[in-house]
Amino acid sequence: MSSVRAIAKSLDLSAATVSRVLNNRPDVDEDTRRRVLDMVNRVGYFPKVGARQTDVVGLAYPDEPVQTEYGSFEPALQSGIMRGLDERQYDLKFVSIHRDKDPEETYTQLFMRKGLRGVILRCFRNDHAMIQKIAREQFPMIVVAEHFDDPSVSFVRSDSYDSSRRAMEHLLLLGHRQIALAIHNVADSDHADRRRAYADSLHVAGLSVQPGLIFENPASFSAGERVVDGIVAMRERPTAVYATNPMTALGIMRRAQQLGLLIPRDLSLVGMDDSDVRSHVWPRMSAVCQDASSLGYEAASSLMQVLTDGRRHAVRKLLPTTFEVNGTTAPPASSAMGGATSGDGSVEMARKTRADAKAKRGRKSIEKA
Amino acid sequence: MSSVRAIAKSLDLSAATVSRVLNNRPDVDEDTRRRVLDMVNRVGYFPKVGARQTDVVGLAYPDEPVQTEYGSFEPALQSGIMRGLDERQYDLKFVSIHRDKDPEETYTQLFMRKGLRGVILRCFRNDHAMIQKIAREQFPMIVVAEHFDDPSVSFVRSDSYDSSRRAMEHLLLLGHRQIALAIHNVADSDHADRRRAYADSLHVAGLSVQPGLIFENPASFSAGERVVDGIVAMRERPTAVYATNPMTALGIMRRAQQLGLLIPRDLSLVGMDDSDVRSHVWPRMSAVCQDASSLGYEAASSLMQVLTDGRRHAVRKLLPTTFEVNGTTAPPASSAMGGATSGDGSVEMARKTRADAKAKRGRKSIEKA
DNA sequence: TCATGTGCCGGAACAGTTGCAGATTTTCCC
DNA sequence: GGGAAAATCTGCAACTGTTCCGGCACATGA
Repeated sequence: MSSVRAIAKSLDLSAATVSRVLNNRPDVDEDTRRRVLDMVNRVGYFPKVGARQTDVVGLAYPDEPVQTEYGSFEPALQSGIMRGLDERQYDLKFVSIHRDKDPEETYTQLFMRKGLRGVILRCFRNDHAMIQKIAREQFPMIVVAEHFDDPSVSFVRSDSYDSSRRAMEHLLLLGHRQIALAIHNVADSDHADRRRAYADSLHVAGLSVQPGLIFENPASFSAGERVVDGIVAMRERPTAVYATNPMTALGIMRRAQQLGLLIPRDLSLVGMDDSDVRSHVWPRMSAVCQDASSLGYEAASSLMQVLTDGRRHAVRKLLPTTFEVNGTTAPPASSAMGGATSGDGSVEMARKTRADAKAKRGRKSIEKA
Repeated sequence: MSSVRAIAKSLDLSAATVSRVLNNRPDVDEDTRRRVLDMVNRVGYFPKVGARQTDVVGLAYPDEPVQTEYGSFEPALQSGIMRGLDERQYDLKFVSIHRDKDPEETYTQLFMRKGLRGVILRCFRNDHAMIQKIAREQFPMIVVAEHFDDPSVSFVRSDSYDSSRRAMEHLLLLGHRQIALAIHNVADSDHADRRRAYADSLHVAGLSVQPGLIFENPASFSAGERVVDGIVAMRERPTAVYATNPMTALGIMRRAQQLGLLIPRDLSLVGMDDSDVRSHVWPRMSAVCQDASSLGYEAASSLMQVLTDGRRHAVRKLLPTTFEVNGTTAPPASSAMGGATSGDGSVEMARKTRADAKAKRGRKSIEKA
């Protein structure tokens, strides 16, 4: 439909100049460059090779492409994206924005140069300014695992508020009153949700948020270790902790074990899980679970809907999370001796059966792989 | 240099026909198809878009692209590949051979269609026939983490024989005489190495391989659980086990903990690690460690050497692994009471200092991320 | 024998890119 | 200020690969 030569003609230029703009070559006037880019966005141009259009989407990371520290989130996400791309036979290409982008060029130019029709953005810390700029350039995109208030930004993410509420209610019902929160120290939206759920739950239960019980750290394994150290050093120890990311939760379990702090007898733990890690520790971890694979799948298929059906309005999709009760939560040590013995029994039963069911399912899926 | 039209001319054909062959279009004679493909391989043709050559390499998986069950190996590998590709600004594209390949077309055709200059092959089970076919087609390629006897196949892999020997010697030195082996049940070369090291070490120590002590299972978490179940059910239990892959090792640790079997007191364990998982469990796991990130880096840079310098002969590179003594290995329970108390003490010391050093390094690298 | 169909291929027109040359403007020096 | 040199900017033409359409040759059937 719209070719380089067509755009050139409509602007009274040569195809060569338009091509130069698209590839961010030097030696083109700033004014004509802007005019060309405007037109490119207006007509929704995308490059074709020969006469065949190229069906490639990018998975873009702001900095380093793959962070191993994020545990199994990235592989699961990628797997889901590939599943989503399958249906229409799109290809996937890695892009590191930080490395490949020329400071002088726009994001549209960068993505065009890479031959991309659209891009799935993995947005980490505070890349919001960049993301919004990309959205404003109208390049087909979708952000995965992050929330934006800006209505022009498309995103798919998990809604962990509800599950976090249920996790907290579970702890409260078991009798915990001193509940710590181990949370990421940079404010992405997922963690904001979880913090809000923590505060709301306490509020509804008539309790107040104690700043001393909130541990803000990077989302890392060692952060979990530090949380345990902090708890142990306290005069009035909390009896439970909600760790809002998987690595921190694992760090907590390991350090507790190292120090002889028994989970769940001495400390109850609700963690977070992106895949199957919760059943790879003992006791099996009670956790808020998000499905990173589905996240990738939804992002990919939403993006392709934009590309093929040409829908213009932003996509904002929330995927549910689940709260799974397993072996790291129990009544606090003091109240275990107290009144609610029958209640404990029933909780114990419910937990056990659910855990067993999970175990079976988990094993089956593993052996299939 | 060599274009579609040039090839066409040398064969007395039209550019259209050559293009049809490269894209596996129907309506082209079987004989001319073969002639074109021969010529394409001979002159080392690769597609350019416009007049500019495309700098893209593929990361090809035979079946499903990313297996989350493989733990942190895949992300680490990808990260290394991206590092290797950085230097010459190549791009990386995902390819699932099983999904995208037309049964009628050659592998060269497939990769050409995807616009790839070369391909890094992640070869899982018994894909050797496919790999050899690709190598025979002369398409620039390199296999990662797998060995081939065929001298025409390039590969980069870790050599785990030496470290496995050292691991076994460590166990033998501690006094273990009944050592079990938990190994992958399909014969890839890595696991063949480890099995050979196991047998050789026993032989040198004057012991014989007992078939009852070898557990062959898929490389999965649940396999590790089954190994522990098997050991517990035995009349004469082994006092140590060498698990040749990370997930199985983790499964062993978890199941042991679940059953109240104390590691290393009741059972010593040497595991395997692709990244940092060994320090995410307690006790920290003694393990044979391979560096998946370096593996990816070496594969990528070797491939680019082939692409740019045009070297023809196959690359066969072995990366060393290390054996790290940590907290899951100790003298067997019986001999601990016996004579070698001083020896135990020194081993205990050595282990402790090395573990601490590792802990510091580990923490630092985590906080940098 | 003639009509129709099928397999196979080439020409032309399309896609995007780049080298070279020309045109215009700016800079600089006397 | 005038003129020369340099820098900037743009277009033409020639190059990539791909697809559509038409034509040739051969086979098949009535």
